[in-house]
Amino acid sequence: MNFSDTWSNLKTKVVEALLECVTPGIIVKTDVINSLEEPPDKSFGDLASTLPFTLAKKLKKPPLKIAQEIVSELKKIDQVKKIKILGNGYINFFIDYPKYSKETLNLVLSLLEKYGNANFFEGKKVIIEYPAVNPSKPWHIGHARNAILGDTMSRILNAVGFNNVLRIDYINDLGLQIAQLYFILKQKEKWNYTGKYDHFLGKAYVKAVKQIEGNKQKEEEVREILKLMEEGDNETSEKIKKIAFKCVRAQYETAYRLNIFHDLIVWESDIVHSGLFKKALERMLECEHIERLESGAIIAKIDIFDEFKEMKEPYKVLVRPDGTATYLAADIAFQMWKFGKIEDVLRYRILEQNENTLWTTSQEGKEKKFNGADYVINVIGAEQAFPQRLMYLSLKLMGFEKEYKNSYHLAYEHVWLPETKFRGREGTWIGYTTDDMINEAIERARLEVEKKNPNLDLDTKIQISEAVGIGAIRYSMIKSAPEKKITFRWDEVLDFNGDAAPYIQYAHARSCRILEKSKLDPLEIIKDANFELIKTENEKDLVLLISKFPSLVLNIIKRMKQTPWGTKIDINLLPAYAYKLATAFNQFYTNCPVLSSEEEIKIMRVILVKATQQTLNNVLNLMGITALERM
RNA sequence: GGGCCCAUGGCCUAGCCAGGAUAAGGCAGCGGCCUCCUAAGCCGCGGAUCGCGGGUUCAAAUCCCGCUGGGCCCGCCA
Repeated sequence: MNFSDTWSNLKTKVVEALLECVTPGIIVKTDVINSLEEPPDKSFGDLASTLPFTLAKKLKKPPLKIAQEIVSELKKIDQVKKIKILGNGYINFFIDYPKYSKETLNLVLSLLEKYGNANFFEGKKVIIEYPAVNPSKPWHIGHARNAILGDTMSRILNAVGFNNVLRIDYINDLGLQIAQLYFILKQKEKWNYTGKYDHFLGKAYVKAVKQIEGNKQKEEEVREILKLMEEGDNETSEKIKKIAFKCVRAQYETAYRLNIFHDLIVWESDIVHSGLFKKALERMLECEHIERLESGAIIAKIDIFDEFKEMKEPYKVLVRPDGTATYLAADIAFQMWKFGKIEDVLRYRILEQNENTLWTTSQEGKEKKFNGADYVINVIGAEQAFPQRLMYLSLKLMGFEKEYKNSYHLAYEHVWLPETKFRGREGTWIGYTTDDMINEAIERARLEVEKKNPNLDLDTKIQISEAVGIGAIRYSMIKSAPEKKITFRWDEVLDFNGDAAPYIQYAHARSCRILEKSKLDPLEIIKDANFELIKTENEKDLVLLISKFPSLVLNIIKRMKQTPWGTKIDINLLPAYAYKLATAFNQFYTNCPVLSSEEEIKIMRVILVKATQQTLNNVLNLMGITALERM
């Protein structure tokens, strides 16, 4: 399938044409590409170049004169109707809309749900990990940000040609949190609780922390539990595994409500008890910069990296003298597994099968190979930038240069409460779990539905409320850039007006109703459509925006940038685009009647509506938000 | 001590990485628009020393240097 798109084609042609007008050697192609910009006002045209300014100094001529020279030599571009010099040297291109619309709308209607996809990364496998919450509590709103980012990212990755995206969740069932939790749970044979299991555990954990902290004897008991967990194959570790499983399944009820899915759960206990970790450690020891000390500790010497040369003790401990592994070692081992640098000795079984198949690692499972990725993305809070980088550098230390380069820490800042931040041990999350947020969102949406559409049947009302509530949450979590902290306020997240998911869903629903009432088949009538009739600014705006969708999606991935903070990604371009498209459609809706127009215009507009509806649908899908047909 | 992130109208954000034309939206406020495809919408009004100070450039919210304020990170912790 050919995924080329009309906007990129146009830009490529403009760049080539401009390049031909400049003496070779003065300027490179990138300069021309970078000179392109979208004019601040559409009366200035659809695309502009500031090339004359760049050239002014080199050619020692005023920009205006250069612009005139370039334009006089510029060859004809099919999709460009006219070229105009504005200001003191901007070259502005005006699109030939009849031609451009025909190409764009035909493309959309031929690709349908695939419009916006690309085959850029075809044949590549990517493993993405999120949100890796401890199996001892419910997700709070901050975990939702992580999971929504990860899930949205997976959807985008799929769209740009990674036909092999493995979404994994890593569960730390050997950690201190669950040991402390077990300390309190084992005090009673049977616990009566109401509500979800993960909520019950979360509250029990808060109690446990209060009991244990500062009490030497109790802390010792917890250490005993930790040791038993690490060893495995005993009653304590079995019981804890059951608790963790039950907890994760409760957490996943929350995930499913948010349209968040995984392909595989990996348990830390399975990594350790399957011998995978041991295998990884053996491989690490082959590295000349990793060695075992007399004390029995295993360390990585990192002084070969310039940035650590100044350190007093330029090494990192991987394994303590008592034989227990540090987090760094566990992370390295897992990352090696992800890249297929160690044999996959894990065993797997299917845990849940709904519209999605969820696998889990399991000692009783069967052999299967899940690992071996070209790219690995870990969705983890920005506060872990340093440990993440250290882990990637360790791969480099071992000679895994390519794997080092292809490791992405998709970082994001935390969600805060207006007065404080989320602290698991203090229970500040109580009242702010993801479930609380979902329930509140759906309830508020339900009130709106009741107000706006009291005559719908109950099932439809419920369905709409859920889609609107969930959509609002997902949208609010990706609309601000990952490097900005989000302060959680009910009224902002659950405001269904303006720049929010329901606005986009509403535009989509409106477009569906027009198509439905028109009783025309857009795929049939497109061959008779006359795009010379596209004349209004509203129609042109729509066509132009629709045409920009594929390159927007692809660029989100292509422009991912690794920095010391973590990987920067413009995932917020997705909601921003969706909002712009919905706005353009709502304006069109107000000003351009479809059904009541004369036949030829009606046909043309039905096609435009279909293309808009399809693009809205596709962008909503990428965001994991349900595209409603009515609301 | 070293490093990273953030700072844009009353509030929330886009634009910054790839410098360009009157800084773009939402919320809140005020005022209009439903005999016409769903008013969860559309149109209009008011409101911004783009944290501060320098520098680079024909051009700086955007790049560089230095500050200030807020957050985060630098353990054989988890």
